[in-house]
Amino acid sequence: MTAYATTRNGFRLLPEYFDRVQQADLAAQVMGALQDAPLFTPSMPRTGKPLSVQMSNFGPLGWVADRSGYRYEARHPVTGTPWPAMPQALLELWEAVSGWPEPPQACLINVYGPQSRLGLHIDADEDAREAPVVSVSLGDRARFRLGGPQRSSPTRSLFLSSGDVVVLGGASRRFFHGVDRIYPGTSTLLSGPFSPGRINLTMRRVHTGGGAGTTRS
DNA sequence: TAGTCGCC
DNA sequence: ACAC
Repeated sequence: MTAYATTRNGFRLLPEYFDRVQQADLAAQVMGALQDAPLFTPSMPRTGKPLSVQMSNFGPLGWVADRSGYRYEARHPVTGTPWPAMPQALLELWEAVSGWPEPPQACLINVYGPQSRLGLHIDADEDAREAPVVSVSLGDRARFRLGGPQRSSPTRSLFLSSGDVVVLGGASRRFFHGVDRIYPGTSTLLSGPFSPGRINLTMRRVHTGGGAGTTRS
């Protein structure tokens, strides 16, 4: 069996979890979903400053950000329609690596251009804070930064490549993290408007209980 | 503070 | 480190 590196904080990097064919299939499913749930530009609460990353979602709930704040919504902020279904391959990934008995309720699609960044933050908009966060990298390499429970905690950086899977479990679930930069032209997976660029798929459990996750409280 | 800028 |  393959031994993947696990920190004592519950952070796991699974390099090249998906092979090239699986990556291409995932990318194709993202392209298809974006036809129904087009990318939107999230913005900061209060200031309304746009983020440099564009987003959409799979699943019963989707993460959105605007002047009103960060939250999960069952419908696309622009089209008003429900998010596309979560791809089976992602549900299987969650089942294989999350160790969580219930399925993910949200999968955020983050699309990075060559200039996109994501500042240090903690995923804090979920009730289910004990459930791990599982993410997949597609396309160009990125420098990922992982800190600690406080903004002032020391950080370390690591490279994420296409097909890599990251699990933020245990204590690391509540650690600051972000994306410092994208390295354009370091992958040939994506094409068209997403090349150069990177797509990250991030699955989360939003509410505790609820089994299939389709019930709204 | 899911931001930007600028310096070493 | 800033200013929001």
